Amino acid sequence: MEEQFAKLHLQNQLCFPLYAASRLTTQIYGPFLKELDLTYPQYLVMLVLWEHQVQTVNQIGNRLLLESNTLTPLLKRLEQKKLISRMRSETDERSVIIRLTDRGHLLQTRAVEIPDKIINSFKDHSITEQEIVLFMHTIKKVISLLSNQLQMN
Amino acid sequence: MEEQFAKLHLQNQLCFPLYAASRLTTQIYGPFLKELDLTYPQYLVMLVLWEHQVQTVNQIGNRLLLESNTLTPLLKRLEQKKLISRMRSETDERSVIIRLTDRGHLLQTRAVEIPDKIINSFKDHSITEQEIVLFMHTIKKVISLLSNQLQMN
DNA sequence: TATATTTGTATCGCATACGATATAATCTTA
DNA sequence: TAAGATTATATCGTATGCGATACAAATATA
Repeated sequence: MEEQFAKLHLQNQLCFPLYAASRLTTQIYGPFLKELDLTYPQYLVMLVLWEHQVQTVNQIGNRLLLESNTLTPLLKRLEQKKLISRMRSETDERSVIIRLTDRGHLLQTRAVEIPDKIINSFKDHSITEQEIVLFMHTIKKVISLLSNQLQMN
Repeated sequence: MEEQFAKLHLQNQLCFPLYAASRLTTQIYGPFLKELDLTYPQYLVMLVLWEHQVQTVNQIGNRLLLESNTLTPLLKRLEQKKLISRMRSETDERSVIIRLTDRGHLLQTRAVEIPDKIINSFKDHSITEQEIVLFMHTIKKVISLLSNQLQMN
């Protein structure tokens, strides 16, 4: 019973699980990030800055695979919240340098509890630690594969 | 060198790879879906309808894990493109029944080529078929785990 | 059976994503 | 070194996502 359109069935799609899992994960973060008054993408930018302190818009974009059309408005919102500062580079006036403010730095001490809370959400008898490690390994390969592919265009 | 904030490093986050992989995958679909004048979420709705023909908004939402606040505007756009029809149920006036139009049906014959094209994008020496199968298996468990968890609230 | 609760859609507001395009600064190169 | 190409951001328009809320229809229950 080889159906002509079987490849179009939702269950057989590789893409939909990624889409669904990504949205669900973001929703899991929801309540924790609300306490910090951050959206999920804003949290990702803060993660980059907590790790690297000073970054151009471009550098943040390279790490998160986002372009300025997404980042610029988002960064302006973080600036309004006084978590970061935006300043034109003096050596290259095209670049905008993003820095953490004191307030932005301070937020890290509150965010530090989040990862453990999230990991608890993922803990489950049906999924082993080993399985998650392997999963992470594969998804990182998928990311580099796809981003290389999109680069070429 | 156990760093105090190591768990906040992007590389150690479980969530970011899902977010990045999902967006990259959607981008891979871009050119193929553009030929059909569909966005990626619109394509997902069409997949559901090609498989099931008649569905309420709710049923579509259950399959895609989306609510009416996302689906209603999206479905109206598909209606404008004359791919679907929307009609209040006569047996339960709260429900809206979504049906494929002839045009919507016809589009399936053009969409059928997409999955193979996408699979080609994923083909790579660094990832085995076996690995993808395992990956799909795990991500489906993650989805059911997280959606159960979110259900409880 | 009248009232309370639940259910199914829809609306609103805000924050992404992202293609397309604009603009200024920097770099290349003839 | 002047013109053309490239680079780094920004702007604009459209389409999601999603929390909060509204509203009517259906169901449950006292």
